[in-house]
Amino acid sequence: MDLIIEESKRDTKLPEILRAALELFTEKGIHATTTKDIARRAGVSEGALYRHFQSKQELAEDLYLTHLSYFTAQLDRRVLVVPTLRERLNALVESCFHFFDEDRTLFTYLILSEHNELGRTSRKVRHIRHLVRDILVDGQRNGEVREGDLEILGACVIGMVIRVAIFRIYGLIGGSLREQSDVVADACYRVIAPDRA
Amino acid sequence: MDLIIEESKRDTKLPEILRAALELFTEKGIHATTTKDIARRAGVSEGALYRHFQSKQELAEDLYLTHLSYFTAQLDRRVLVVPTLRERLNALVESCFHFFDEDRTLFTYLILSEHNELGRTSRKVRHIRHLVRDILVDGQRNGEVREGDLEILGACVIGMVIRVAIFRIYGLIGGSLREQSDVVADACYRVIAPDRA
DNA sequence: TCGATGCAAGTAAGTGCATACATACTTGGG
DNA sequence: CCCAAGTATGTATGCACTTACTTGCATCGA
Repeated sequence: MDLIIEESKRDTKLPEILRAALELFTEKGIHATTTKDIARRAGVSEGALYRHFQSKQELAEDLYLTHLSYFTAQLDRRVLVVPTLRERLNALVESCFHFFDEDRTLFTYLILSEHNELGRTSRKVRHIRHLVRDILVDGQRNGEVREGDLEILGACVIGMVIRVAIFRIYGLIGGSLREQSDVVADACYRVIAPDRA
Repeated sequence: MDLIIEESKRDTKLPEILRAALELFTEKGIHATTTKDIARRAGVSEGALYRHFQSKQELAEDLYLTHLSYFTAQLDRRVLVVPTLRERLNALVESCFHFFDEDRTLFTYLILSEHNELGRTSRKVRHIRHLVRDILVDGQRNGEVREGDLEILGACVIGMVIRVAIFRIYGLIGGSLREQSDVVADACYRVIAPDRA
């Protein structure tokens, strides 16, 4: 999972800058990261940052918005094409964990950091939460999802996925997350499926 | 739920300082909060902060450690006294949501902020996660909890509780959280209970 | 096939401001 | 009359961002 860069002919240090910023923002938070930090890790001067972004804040927002919309678009594509609830949950969890395994830092920045630091910018883009809601609405319509407040059920599903990822970050779980897809998708299913007759 | 203050005879502005700091740290994060911010909201001069704490960081850590250990002690007391898994889950979820309803800001600071900003200080204290682990270990020993990786199951339980609280903060859920205790405790039970024969 | 030129992308070295914290001084209850 | 707890006013530092200058690639007219 490479960082998304707008294509250009010239050689540029933009990829290094983006990667350095991403890592530092994820490690320490946006406010605690200085422009000097970013420049040093990217191997450029501070001024170079301002050739690509008007401010540190803009850099942080660009990183967030660009990659989040790419990520959720991919999620949508993988999840909504399969028909049954069970398959959708599998696709959802597996895609998230796949993404996590591929680029843990990026996943952490996009999903695990709750981003009070980005103000309300973060509310504008489509988020996993919206996809989960779509899945549940569909499912409830055709009886695959039990009665109950969809926001609560949605929170449960998202909560499990995210918290498992956080446990992995904390080192409370080892190995790659994709090994856990089945278990977690099953847990989601238990929560939202109707009681068996 | 009042902030915990070491008792003293003299009148002091410490409670105002603690409350102001708590609110600001929760709203904007520790780094983004300035000592001037805190002083202004508490209605004191900046110097007053340094009569009680050596640094802003110490203030943040004190706030965290003191209240978290108090909170988890209370949780332990309420949860571990009841015998069955089902009752323990009910007590766990209800206690958390009660605490949330009583002082949302404090709960957010202690539990919802993941506190990269506090460095490793945060790892030292007992946390909900440890209580949940204890519950699951007990439960698995006497067959109330199904087979499976306890860390994963624990992550699911904690994830649901925390995410529901976050949804409340975001305004995706209305009302008091305690109304949702039963639903969420039931969801936890579905995830960790053995399959019915 | 070139030299001329423009321009995106880089650098080194500031700059002004905000911040965390310090200092010297005041006040009032035990 | 001491001393904890407060104030008003510094102060050194570190920060985001600027400025003036350089460099090298791409385009293009002759």
